[in-house]
Amino acid sequence: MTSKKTVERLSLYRRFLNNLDEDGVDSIYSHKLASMCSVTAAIVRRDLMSVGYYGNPKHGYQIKGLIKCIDKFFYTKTARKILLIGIGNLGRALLAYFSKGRSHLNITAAFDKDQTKTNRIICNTPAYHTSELEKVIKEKGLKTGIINVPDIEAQKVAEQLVENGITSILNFAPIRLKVPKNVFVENVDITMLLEKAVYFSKSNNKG
Amino acid sequence: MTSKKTVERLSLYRRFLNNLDEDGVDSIYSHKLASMCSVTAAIVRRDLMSVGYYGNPKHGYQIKGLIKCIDKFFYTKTARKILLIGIGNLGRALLAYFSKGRSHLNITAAFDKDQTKTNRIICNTPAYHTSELEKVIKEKGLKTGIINVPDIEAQKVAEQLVENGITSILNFAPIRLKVPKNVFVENVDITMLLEKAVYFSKSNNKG
DNA sequence: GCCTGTGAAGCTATTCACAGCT
DNA sequence: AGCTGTGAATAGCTTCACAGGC
Repeated sequence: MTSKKTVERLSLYRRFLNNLDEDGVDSIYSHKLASMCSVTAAIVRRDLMSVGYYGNPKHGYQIKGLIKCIDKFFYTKTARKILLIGIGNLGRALLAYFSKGRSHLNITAAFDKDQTKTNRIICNTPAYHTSELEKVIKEKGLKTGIINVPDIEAQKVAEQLVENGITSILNFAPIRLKVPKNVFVENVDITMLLEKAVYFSKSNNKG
Repeated sequence: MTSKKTVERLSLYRRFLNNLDEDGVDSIYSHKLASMCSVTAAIVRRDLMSVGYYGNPKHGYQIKGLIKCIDKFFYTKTARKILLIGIGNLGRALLAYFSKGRSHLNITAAFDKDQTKTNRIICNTPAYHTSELEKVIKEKGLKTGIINVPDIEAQKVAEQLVENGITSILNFAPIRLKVPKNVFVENVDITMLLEKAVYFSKSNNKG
């Protein structure tokens, strides 16, 4: 019932709020948080309404309370444990990125069909051969997967993940996966994003 | 006047159309293309209308003609040359990804403030020290930049890019950049995307 | 019969604007 | 005076639904 966009922004708010909290700030106005996140004050107020957090006109929103509220919103009974499949350049970069404990998110298992990349620890993450998918997903109770395999393999891999109980996928392969409609897919299509950026660049020099 | 969403989808359509063209297919119906791209047929028809390409009820859309039309839509007098700043794990992965000639997009220059990473060729892309930004941007006429530096440096880097004439940014740093409103920014906030994926994962086992 | 092109309707998300509070 | 919470208005996007063509 909370919209996808609101969920995205709540994640963003929390990150900035955590930074502010670390800096000892204890309250913030909607317009200030909005500016940090490049959104409008009205959107911030509506989003916070939607998670049931209320501020006051005097000091705005209490940061610690708000963080706790957003944490609760994101809290899930399922472990936040994530798998990654496809240990290529981008896969490795993601493993490195998340192993740094940048967030409470954890990539718990990596997979690849190339034996030379598996049976080892990469950036604190154990790397398994794809044949162990079922076993490891069951054992660790994984629900979210990051797909990083080449486009020709992506659909097959997605099906394997879904068969084994994965219900949410972050897909970096440049295709659109066909999955049952109860499975969530978020595509990160870098070529498309870059093409868009080029399209919206302006050719005229300044001055 | 063409919406951001339509631009995104046009990029996607073109990619699939190119594959079909290589496979010798010469026409396609809106519902077929829609299915490949996980959108509806009505959206495809509207998008193609918006670039002025017309199909016919008998065979749908001619693939070669449509590709040409989308190419024209994306064609820009500015070179499609792109810079990347921040040669970390993700930066390197992007360089590798685009050096493979996956698309007509080209990362023409990479930058880092760490001297040990510069003055060399990485994945066919010359790597310069950040101090050469102005010179290289001018020389090559770059208009689009990919930011891959740590969050604390990202705002400063964005300002440097904008000062030197970059008008469009693909930002991988987990902050929201403050730039003049005529500069296009697309954020790729991986932590946020992953948090969203986890949020939308479902805890219940099947059966 | 099944397709395209498209006006009109329907939805979703954002912004406006203001009452109420401190 | 300047903030929050929120109904109402607006904008933007998608789907409906159907006339017209092969």
